[in-house]
Amino acid sequence: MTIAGRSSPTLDEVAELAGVSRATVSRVINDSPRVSPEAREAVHSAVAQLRYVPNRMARSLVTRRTDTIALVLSENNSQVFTDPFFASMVRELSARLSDTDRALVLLAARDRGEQEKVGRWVRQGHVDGVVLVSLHRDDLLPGMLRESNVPLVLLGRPLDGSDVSHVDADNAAGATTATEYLAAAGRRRIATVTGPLDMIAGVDRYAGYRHGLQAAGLPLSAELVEEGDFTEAGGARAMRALLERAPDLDAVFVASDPMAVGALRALHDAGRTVPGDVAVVGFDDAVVAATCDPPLTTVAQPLDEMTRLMVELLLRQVDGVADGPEVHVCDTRLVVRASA
Amino acid sequence: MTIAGRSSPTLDEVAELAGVSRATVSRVINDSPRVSPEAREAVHSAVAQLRYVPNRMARSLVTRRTDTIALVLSENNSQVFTDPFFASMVRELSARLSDTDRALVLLAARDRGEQEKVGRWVRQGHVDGVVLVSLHRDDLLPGMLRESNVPLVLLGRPLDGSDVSHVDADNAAGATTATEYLAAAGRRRIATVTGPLDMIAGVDRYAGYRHGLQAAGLPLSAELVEEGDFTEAGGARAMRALLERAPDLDAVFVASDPMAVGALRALHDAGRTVPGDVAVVGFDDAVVAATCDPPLTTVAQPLDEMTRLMVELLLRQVDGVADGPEVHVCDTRLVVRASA
DNA sequence: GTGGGGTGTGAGAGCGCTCTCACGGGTTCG
DNA sequence: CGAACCCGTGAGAGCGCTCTCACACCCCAC
Repeated sequence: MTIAGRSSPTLDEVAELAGVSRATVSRVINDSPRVSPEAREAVHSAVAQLRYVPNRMARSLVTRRTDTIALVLSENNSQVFTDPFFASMVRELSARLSDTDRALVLLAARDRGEQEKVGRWVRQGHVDGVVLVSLHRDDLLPGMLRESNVPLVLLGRPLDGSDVSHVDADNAAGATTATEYLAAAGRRRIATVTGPLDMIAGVDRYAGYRHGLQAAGLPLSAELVEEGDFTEAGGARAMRALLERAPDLDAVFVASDPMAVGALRALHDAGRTVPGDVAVVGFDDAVVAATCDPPLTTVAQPLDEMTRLMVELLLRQVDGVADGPEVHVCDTRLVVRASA
Repeated sequence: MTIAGRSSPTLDEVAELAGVSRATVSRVINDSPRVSPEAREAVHSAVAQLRYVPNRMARSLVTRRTDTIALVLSENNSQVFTDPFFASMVRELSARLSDTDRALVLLAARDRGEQEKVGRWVRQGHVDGVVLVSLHRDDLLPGMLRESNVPLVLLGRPLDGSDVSHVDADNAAGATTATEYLAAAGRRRIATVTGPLDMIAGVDRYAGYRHGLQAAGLPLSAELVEEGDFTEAGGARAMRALLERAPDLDAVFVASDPMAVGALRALHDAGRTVPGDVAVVGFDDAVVAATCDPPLTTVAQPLDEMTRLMVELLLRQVDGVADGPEVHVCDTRLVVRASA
């Protein structure tokens, strides 16, 4: 695809210039030890002189590997990008894969059409494996990818309970801890802003909240529950709704930090002090949690560990040394700051 | 890369099952008109039966096309993701490319190491072309990609003034309009929160601000200028700094909407009314501009048009029908809401 | 001096696809 | 009734690489 210009040099041209065979050049390129120093040197200088770059298509055709991994974001609103949790994950993932000399590409699949397109693209063999993130209930991709036998690992357990490798935080336990913490501090009217209830993280954190209430001997009341969408604006909106419905609430467990920041703002605007009038606990331990006002008590997920595990599970499949799907559930940790 | 399982079927197997030659199957796959209906039908059913998916590597090896375009984000802080302007662009870009049956992949290059890695990956022939976004002064990628002859289009004009296809908003003119608008409203102490001054959008909008002051016969004073980083938190921080240094300011031009939202918050916290005490104008017309309090007067960029143009310029290069680098500078438009 | 074991190298067979080219068989025209 | 033409098809070359295999060569033990 070079515009106006000689096409790129090939292995043969390098071989000819270096005065060796194609095979030897290939050995040098692939760091095989069985090459004499002289030959190696000759090849290296020929490569430099011709500015030779191996053609990945040709290489992949025979090796059946592309050395690239896809991170697929299956999310209908473009808000995922905006979530700092996601941004951190991309960074980690890309760093971990770099260690093994693999590239990371992101694919966004916002609607069914794009999901199908992404599924097809993956099945055509563009990537060695897929990390799938942000799953809603009606997502096509887990099914498509699973049945196409592409190495696959999910972030978060699959909504349909199918048997596929995944890494998850113990969302329910984390939410329970948060709720119990609020109860132990003497709060009695503990509300929650949940995540989207068609996402597993939303469901699990909500379940953990209920469990926490129960453990503390507190009743579950519908007016203390409002569904959010994991965004700051959504958190503010949900908080306003809660305040209107239940002005006597004295604590709120918010299922993500961006939403919690929104909730803090809504509380502030409503003239409530935090944690005086209302204690707030978030989820994720995003960067913003430490810098907002007041600093947010929140449930931390071991994101780095989770990312490391995902890469591990995935590469084990890619390398063909995996025996069956593997699952890791990581512990969460309550980070106590000023908001509760 | 299928784990434990028969490898995928090939063209030959389809041909055999359909009772035709490889060439005919290829014709059917590629929608050539010169195939009899019977043959076409036979091939289609064989494809369905074998669940055949063409191997892209093999195809690309001969066609020299991959039908995928990369969007490269060259940005050292992971904040780009967080910017709604960016999220909108990804959506648009991916939609426009879908129209031509091309896939979009995102590559993040945060540091020099990753930039080199991305450059290499691109040069190996994984993609047909590159859209490059968010350029800082010390970026390696424009150079690397330009000299590797990969079809390339930049969002925003290149910092080093080199001759490469790009699409940009008229940032300077937009900033001038905003500043003049504030001056025309009788504001005399007009501050600015700039973008990062190693990014062209930051530089140009700052230049436009200065030009606007000059046109209005207002002096440029250093205490009214604070550099931001295009994030909400950065905007709030910069606004606080400005208020401290110049408590008498009566307007502020903020070089991006997320920063403007932060500035609004800082102003609110400082007890200033908007637009009563301080008029605020943002830049980008992000979604949040319409929903924040008060709704933000802002400079809109024609993002959809810009994206369309980028795709157009890029595909013209990919298809080899481009004659030299092409440049488009798009007009901005002041959207007046309540904040100024 | 012969056999065995490295070690560096090259020839050559593919990987799965596309695409040119030639060919048989029908139609149309002079 | 033969030449000219189109149309559907298949044979086969080749895209740029990897990798197996065989070979030439050297070194050392017996």
